[in-house]
Amino acid sequence: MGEINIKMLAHELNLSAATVSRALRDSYEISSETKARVLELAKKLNYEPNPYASSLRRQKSKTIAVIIPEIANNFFSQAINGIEEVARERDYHVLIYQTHESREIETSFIMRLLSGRVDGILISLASGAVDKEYLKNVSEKLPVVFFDRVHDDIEGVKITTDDYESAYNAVQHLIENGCKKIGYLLALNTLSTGKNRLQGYFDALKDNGLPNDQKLIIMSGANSDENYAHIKNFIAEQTPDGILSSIEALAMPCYYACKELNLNIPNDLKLISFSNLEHAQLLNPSLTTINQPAFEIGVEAAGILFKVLNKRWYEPNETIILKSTLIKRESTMALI
Amino acid sequence: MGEINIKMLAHELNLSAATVSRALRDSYEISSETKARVLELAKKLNYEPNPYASSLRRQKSKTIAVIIPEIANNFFSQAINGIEEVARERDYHVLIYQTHESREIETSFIMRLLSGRVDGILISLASGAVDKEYLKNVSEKLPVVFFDRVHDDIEGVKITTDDYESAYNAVQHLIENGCKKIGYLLALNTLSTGKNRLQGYFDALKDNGLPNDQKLIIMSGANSDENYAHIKNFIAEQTPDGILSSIEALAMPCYYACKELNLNIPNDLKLISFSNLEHAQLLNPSLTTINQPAFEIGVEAAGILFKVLNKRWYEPNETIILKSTLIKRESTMALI
DNA sequence: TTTATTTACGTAAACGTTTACGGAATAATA
DNA sequence: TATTATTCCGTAAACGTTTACGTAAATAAA
Repeated sequence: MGEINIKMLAHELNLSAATVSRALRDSYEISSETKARVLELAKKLNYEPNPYASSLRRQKSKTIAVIIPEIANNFFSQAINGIEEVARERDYHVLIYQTHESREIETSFIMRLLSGRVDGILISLASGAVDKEYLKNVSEKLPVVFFDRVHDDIEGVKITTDDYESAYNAVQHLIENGCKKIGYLLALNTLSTGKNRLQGYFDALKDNGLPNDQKLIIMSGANSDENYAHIKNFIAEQTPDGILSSIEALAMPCYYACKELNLNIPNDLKLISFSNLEHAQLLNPSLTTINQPAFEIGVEAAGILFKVLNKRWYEPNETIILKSTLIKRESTMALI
Repeated sequence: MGEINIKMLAHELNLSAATVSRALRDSYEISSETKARVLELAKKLNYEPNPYASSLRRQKSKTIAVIIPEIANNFFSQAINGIEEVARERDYHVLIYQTHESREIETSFIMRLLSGRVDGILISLASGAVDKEYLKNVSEKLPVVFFDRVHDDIEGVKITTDDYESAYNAVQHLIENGCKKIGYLLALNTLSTGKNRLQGYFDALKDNGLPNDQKLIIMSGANSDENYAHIKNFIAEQTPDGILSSIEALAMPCYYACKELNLNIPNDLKLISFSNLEHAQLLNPSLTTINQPAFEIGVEAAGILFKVLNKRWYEPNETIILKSTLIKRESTMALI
């Protein structure tokens, strides 16, 4: 309850509320002396306009929503960093929602946001079956920009990274350093993001004349304990000499599993992962990563959302692709 | 612009808007048949009440703000995770603001939030000089809960960790493992959080009969390059045999500096840091950490804010202290 | 039966802005 | 001088809810 409002300012200045409102918005209809008087008093009294009254009347909220699977995640927290900075420049407010990879929660958030609470949505999809029709409806009612976790079948503006090329190059790198039996830790497989990464893996194998063995593909499980068990089991039984992990959360268990199994990275097993771990350099051994430009993705996604909001964007179905960086470190080093 | 509103529902059902509103809010004044009719149509049409109209009329927003220095930070992203979960249970919305350690930005955010945009604020203060009077004014207008980065001179509910004991025990641990010249990487020194950590360091030195040398205390600088230079310089010139870092961001440069200086952790220098790095275990060497219960701090802080909002909290000046955990790893191992 | 109470709903005002419309005073033009 | 345009401001309605107040009908109490 902001104590002081436009009516009080108006009364104090012997003006109408309309004039005060216009003065505050720097309308051409108001004389500069009046504007000055209004501004002065507003500042003196620390007047802040009631955002809800304003939003109700103007039918816009100066607020955007960010819907992501998890916030405690290097990639997403960096992306939000970028989003928040852009929003702040524009005097917009940022609402955060976590889906914890649940499609149900995701849908419920979106439903509630259709009430006009936000002017637009930035979303990185939860993995799991996507309801295309549903999301199509949403895009018709509210500007939506998808980032990183996208789905080709859903129309909309998308910001992604070069997932296919990144995975392809990663596998190529493993092969060049001597790997012949390369496992893939699979995640996001319902999304284009995950499919592209997997396809890059497949194609790199094929182009190098390596067989494509289903047993080398390990699905991400329900929780981290299960993941660890699967991965350890996989390494022990299949004895891969290289692993590409499609997400950071599946790469870490490899370290623990190898320690447990008395295997040396990179001598027995080379490891590379999509990861935005800031200090991958300091791991033992340091981890070769495919580093996504998370902050830039956030900046780009938010920037485009604002262009859409200002009707300065006319490509409702464009996908913008930023490049990830392969950072070679000890975990994929060739034997000397 | 939510297409469909209460008036439409009312018209469709031959009811007044008031009745529809009351039915949706499950008022006792409405018959169960009418409620059922209203609910059915609302569901069928995917009706979502306009939050701004509602907030304007009821003078509450169902929204809270979280103001933090940085979101791309292990501690803060985990804390927000906790906050968001609690907010979701209560059907509240969470606005995020980053101060980047700027007191100016922090103040400007708070100012704008006094407009009634949020029902309460969760804040972890930026380091730098605190304007006590200013924040006192804020607390009078809006419920505020401080977490982790707090200041004793500011009245309010606070959630912190046992910073003093944690630092004390960390130094004790270093001493027990043979350190005699322990450096301290200082940050947050304008806040109680930082002061308590520093005091714990001092007292542990004193209680063990070690001298308190100003040269062993390194101030956090303007940016990470500067920090790295200072720290490397410090290690090279002062040759400490142990370091306690008050924040994670200052511990990582130690790794790089030691590599550069050809020093071995822990043999030449033992390192321990306040840190919420998830995989400190995997560093080379693994890092002994003081792990703060970040998620729980978020949960606790949000929980108390909601108690305040529901007037179920009557201790406007209470400080709740959660315990951090000292996790001993290789970086502080004694010589064998 | 009469009066009091309860039930179930409608009317209208209010929340604090913004803005379409109008109009008086002044300045510009014919 | 008469007319038109411009400048500057006020009135009132609107945004979509919620709620104080009122009331007719149904029920209970006397």
